[in-house]
Amino acid sequence: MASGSGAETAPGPVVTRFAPSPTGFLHIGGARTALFNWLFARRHGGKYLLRIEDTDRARSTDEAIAAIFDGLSWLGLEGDEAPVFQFSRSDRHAEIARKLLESGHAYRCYLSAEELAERRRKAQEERRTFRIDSEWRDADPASAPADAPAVVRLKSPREGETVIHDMVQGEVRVQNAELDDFVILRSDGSPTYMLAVVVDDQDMGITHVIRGDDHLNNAFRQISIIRAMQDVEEGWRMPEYGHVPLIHGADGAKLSKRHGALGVDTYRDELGILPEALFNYLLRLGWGHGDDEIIAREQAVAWFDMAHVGKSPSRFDLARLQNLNGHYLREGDDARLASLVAARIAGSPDLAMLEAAMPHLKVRAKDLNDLAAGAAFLFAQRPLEIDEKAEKLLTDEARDRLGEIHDRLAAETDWTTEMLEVSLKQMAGELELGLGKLAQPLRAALTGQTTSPGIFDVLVLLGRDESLARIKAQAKAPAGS
RNA sequence: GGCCCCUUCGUCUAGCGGUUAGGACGCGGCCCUUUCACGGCUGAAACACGGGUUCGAUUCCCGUAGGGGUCACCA
Repeated sequence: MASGSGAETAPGPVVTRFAPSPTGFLHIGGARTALFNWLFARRHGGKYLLRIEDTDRARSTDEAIAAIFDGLSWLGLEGDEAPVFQFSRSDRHAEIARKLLESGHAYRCYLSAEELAERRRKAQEERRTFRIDSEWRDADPASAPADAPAVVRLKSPREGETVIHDMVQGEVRVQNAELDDFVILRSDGSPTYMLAVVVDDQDMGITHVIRGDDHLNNAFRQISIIRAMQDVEEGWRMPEYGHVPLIHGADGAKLSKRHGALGVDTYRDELGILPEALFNYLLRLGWGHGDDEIIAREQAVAWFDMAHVGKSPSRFDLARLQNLNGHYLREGDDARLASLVAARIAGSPDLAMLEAAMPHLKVRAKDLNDLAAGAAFLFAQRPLEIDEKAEKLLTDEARDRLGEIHDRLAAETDWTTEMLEVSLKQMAGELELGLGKLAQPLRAALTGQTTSPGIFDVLVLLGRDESLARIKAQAKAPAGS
């Protein structure tokens, strides 16, 4: 890792990063941020890196780290290099804080947390805007108390304004007077997020910072640190910023852990979503390319740009994700789908049978759960459980007819969809009945349900022996066979 | 509350001064069909409001309203 070397203005190759804090699972918003960073890097032939922001030891967990990597890898968004763990770099962060201190861009502040809270409370009481205004900013270091704990604060500029040309938000400007002297090093010597991000981005050579727009305000503080460092040593470069609007829940409220935010693992495990569907869905949430809706990975890499990222927050719409998932299911490889579905079926279902049924099953499913439910009849044991609607179809008359169907099919020598169709249609013709009169009770007897793949496909999938046995089980006067 | 950002059908969005305001999801209807789906056709559905600028504003500017974000020794 370079230590902030490189020319001041040389653009160089694109390097992006996704930097989650491991305090929970990888949620939908984080996944999209990762996706945009990945796409942007790919689009420009650059690198996409991962950094785990674990400087808050109390809130970071190994489980969360594992969940995040798991989610990313499922979506195919692994970093191009080994991930950087921010905590491991705290010495480097402290080193920068020290340089800032020595060069007069930062100062030790001995105000206690209690004192600050009191001032904050008072300001609130007097309905004044509270802004930290530490008397230690310009105090003589010699007057510092001997061994009182101190934090290090950045001396933020107090005049002028800072402007950023955000790739998404456009020109955003803030009066420097709005920024106060935030903490860069805690009293225990550990770095704060504000310092750590800047130092790590610099050392990792990040050229484009793409993140949620909840960080837009932070960008100004981070810029202050970069400018200060540019003043103390060569090589510090300003990254380009792109602040992407957040994703809200279906009701428009912010997505949070207690409000609709699910980990990507939930979409995979519980909702039966395919990664390519979530990829496509997330891509189109906040970004568009004309009228295109179905956009696969390679196409996304070729088309993605920050200019078309929308500026307003978007809502999460499960129905749309499921529709997209249905599309990718229909396009999906049968063997792959069969193994995915097998994991959702009790016992160890016959994979070959599942795969054979897949073309018929997947056109009527929107997720893997539907697929598993649709496949259930294949592996059901006799006596079959007949659901309520199917039961209604099995009238006395229908059961009589099942007996006739049984005998008819038992005589069939060529057990193929084509021949079975010819045979049953002929039978319907002879009885002067619509095919439906034969097919629906037959479906009920064969699957226990009123919906299933085409009846001839069901017959073939189940095979001659099993089919005849199921029909016989429901026929009223079982004919000899 | 201060500061910052946002505002096209219910939802995701196209639009980048002149369009019958397009597409997709969802919803309704029709067709296909042995069921359910898939597929095809079709219908209802939007420029938040008020001022400017302009020959002309969905589009540019300013307000208002509404929504969101952020104001820690969290990230």
